[in-house]
Amino acid sequence: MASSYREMEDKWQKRWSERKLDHADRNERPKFMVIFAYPGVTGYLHVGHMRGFTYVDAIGRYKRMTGHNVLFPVGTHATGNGAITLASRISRKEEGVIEYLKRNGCTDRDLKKLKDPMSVVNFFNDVYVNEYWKRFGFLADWRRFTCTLYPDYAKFMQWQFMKLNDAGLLIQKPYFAPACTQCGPVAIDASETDIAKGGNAETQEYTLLKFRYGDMYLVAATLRPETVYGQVNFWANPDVEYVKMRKGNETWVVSPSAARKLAYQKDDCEIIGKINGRDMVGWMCEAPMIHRNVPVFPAGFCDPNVGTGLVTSVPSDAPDDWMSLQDVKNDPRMISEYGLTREQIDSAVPISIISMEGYGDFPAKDVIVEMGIERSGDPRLADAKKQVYKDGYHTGRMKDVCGKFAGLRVEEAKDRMKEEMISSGEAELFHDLNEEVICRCGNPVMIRRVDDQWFINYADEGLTRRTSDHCRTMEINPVEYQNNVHGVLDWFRERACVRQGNWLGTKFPLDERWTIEAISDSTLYPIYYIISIYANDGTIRPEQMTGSFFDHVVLQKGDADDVSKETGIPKDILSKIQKDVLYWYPLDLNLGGKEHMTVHFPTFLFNHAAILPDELLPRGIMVNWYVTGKKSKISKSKGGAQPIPGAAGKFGVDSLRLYYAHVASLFADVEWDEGIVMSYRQRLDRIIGMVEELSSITGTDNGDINGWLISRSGTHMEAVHEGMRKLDLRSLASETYFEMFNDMKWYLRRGGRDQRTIRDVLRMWISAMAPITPHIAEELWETCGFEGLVSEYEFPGTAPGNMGAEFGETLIRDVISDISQIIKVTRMDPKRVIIYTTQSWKVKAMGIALELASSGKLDIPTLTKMCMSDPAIRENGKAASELAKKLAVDMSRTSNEGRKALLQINEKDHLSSAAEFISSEIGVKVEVMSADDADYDPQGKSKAAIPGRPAIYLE
RNA sequence: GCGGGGGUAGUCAAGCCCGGCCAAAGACGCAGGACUUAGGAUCCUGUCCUUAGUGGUCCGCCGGUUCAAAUCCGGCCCCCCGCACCA
Repeated sequence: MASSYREMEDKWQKRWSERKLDHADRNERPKFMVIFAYPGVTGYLHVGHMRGFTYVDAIGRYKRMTGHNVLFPVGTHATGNGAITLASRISRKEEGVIEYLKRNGCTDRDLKKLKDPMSVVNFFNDVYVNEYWKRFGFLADWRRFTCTLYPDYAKFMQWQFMKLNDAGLLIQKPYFAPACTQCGPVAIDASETDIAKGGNAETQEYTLLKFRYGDMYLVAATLRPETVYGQVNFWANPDVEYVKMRKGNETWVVSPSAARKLAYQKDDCEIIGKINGRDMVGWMCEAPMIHRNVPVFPAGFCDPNVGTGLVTSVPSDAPDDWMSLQDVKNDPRMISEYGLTREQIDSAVPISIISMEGYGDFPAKDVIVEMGIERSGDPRLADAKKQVYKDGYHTGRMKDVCGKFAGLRVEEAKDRMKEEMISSGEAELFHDLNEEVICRCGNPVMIRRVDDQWFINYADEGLTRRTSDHCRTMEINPVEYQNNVHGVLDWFRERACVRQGNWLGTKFPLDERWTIEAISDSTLYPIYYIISIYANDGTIRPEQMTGSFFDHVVLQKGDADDVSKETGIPKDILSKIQKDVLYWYPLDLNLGGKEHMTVHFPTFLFNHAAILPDELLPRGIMVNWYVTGKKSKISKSKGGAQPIPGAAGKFGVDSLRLYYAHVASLFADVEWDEGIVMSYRQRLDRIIGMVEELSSITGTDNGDINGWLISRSGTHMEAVHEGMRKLDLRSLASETYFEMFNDMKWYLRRGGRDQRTIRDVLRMWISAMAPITPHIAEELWETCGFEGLVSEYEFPGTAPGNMGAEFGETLIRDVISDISQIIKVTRMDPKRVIIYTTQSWKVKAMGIALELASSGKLDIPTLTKMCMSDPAIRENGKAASELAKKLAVDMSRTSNEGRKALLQINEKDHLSSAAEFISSEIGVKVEVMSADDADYDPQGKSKAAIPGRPAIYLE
């Protein structure tokens, strides 16, 4: 026995490697190809990430032991700017980053190497492979390792995009993307990889409403274009200096920041002058759609950084407008200071335009009253606005004043009115972020129009149908996802697939100014693992991997001579790769975290369906949930999580593997808890001790308990295989590390000592451990002196269980449990215990009942009649008819497997032979008598015995 | 907003698709005992209430279907997660 887990891990990993168990080469056995969605190289991973990875290795090992040739390749995803960001933060010596790297085991020498993005990627590739995956004993085919930044991978990627283009799935159209003014497009997400601030910002679509004033337009931005029929005035902030902007041949008035933003989204914009908000107050301008002149009033709530800094006023449905309009009407300074006229002020009367459930004519007023808001500037107005907006959107209907839009639901009217105003030239669209976003470089991020953005057209109907249809033939776990993946596929629209800016990745083959983005280059890649091995060992070079090369080896197209001539790759190599592809593909299982359900998995499916023939489409998907930290997520960016090598050293790799496999269903999050991991380690320690004890037993005996153990083990193995049909490792773990362990304990406790039985069972038991805890399984396999490696062992077929043998033990356990129950309840300290087994006529009666039950004719009258026709039963009179009644009722309701089993044994003999054991368990001498001829029965207890439930008497 | 997941005994967590041996696996925790030990021990027993081994009540809440519901149907309440150039 190795003296430590670490020693054991090294020993067996070396042995597997020597035996080349990790190599997967084409042969005549059925194949099984499995991957996990490769992780992004953005730094160290933590113990949570190993959950899904471990599952894949364990499944692969199980498949290997059940007759499959398993291909389990790994790789990493480095596309994007994670590595760029990390490298620059390291070179700036950012304290947090350095501290995080060091905590995870990065040495000063390593740090020196991490100067540029590519060295960061290579460094972490090495960490992932050696410190995580190899350390965990994975039997992955390391020769096939690939990374999305490798030049050969890029060739494959470019080929894939040419295929998408051939299929007509690449389209170009304008796109509004968040972009740094300096660095170009950036990603806005909560982890803030691209940006320094504003990870939760969302892009909002404003409708710009153009109010004519002379030869200018005052331009207001609104999120509620459907409210234009309620416009009664216009708001400008008197303390803001606005700009005049030439926009084509029009002149617009907007805030300076809006002008800057618009320049990124509109053609031909130029600032030509300035104008004070105060100067605009009192103007009469023509509102779009309703073509009425409305006055410009002053309002402090107009923020020059939101929208255009100018706002249309719909007091009926906008709480801010309602409040501010009250202010205007009640403030005498409006006339004296701003020079408004009485008529102007009086002309602004709220118009009721939308009917909403639970609101009166003026929803804005209702919500203000309800919330008790009394002054403009109250911060609660923002909530009020949200409330009205939300309720209006869902329950609102346009009233009759809304012309031809009357009667429409708000949801519908919104789009219709927007469209109408855009086509008549009274409105335009404008995209803006709802909070400030700052790029890592310190410059602001704004929404920029990109005219010629490339998209993959996942909205394509034919593709969606083909993909969705194929999904119905797949094994997708959990079933909830199997059911709703179709919805996800339908919902998928065009997806921007390339980007510009600071970005590592493959050049877009149709236009090298673009780089393929990070989701789009990770869809068809599993098939590339079949080819990468030839690129990695130098058999083929990237420049040889042309379009016709991939067409030939993946799609079996083209003439081998021509392709060989074009690429310089020998024909036999081409043919070998072709055969590999047809042998290993389709992919049998792709496992990835739950975040992939709405992004990676759909595109993975779409791209396969778009490019490959039916017979090469994937067969299985499995989704894993997370290991989380206490209270909050353990996040690799924020640190604080247990580094993987540290945990492996502390608990042992197999303890962690068992923890992942068993702690909860794969389809639920679990909280990382070291105490729980430790308890798995203790269990493994106990199992090791148990196997050592069992393997040292050399005797022979033929007691009933041997048959019991064989039967139980067979039953457990059956459950293991049944569970694994659904790739449910948890049931394998539960049967193996808990149920079988408990049976072993019971066997020893019952005095089982038969070496042959033990060795047969150990062989099953240890082999069942091999998928999840392979190191310990090998060690125990060796301890027992079994031949070869357990990892190469073929799982035994299952033997049918022996119900009689199993029931015999259940009977003994029940009797012991009943006796202790009685002792506990009565608080007796018995001197003598008598067990009365059932009278034989009752056994007969039950036999009759069982026969009737199996032919479906069991009912009270029939059973009673049948019983009474047997003299041995009938002589018991009333007791017999009562038993018949009880049996008929009980047995027609439940399955009778157990009852059948109990008739296979003779209870008296069986319990007599176990009497000594029962006595030792109870600590009192136990006698077994049959109720037929009991010679001592002072309380007449024996009559209560029925088959399967002996009567008990204590004194 | 769109879409999805979930609420089970002190805790975690199976079961639910396929209704009935379900008072409901297992683990952890707790209690008692054995052993006698420096180990994050192990082994037994118990852990809803009641009780000569029985019976009662129970699986978020309310109704329904059924001979029978943790499981099926309808409604309600509460938690959680994903949503695209982030992987």
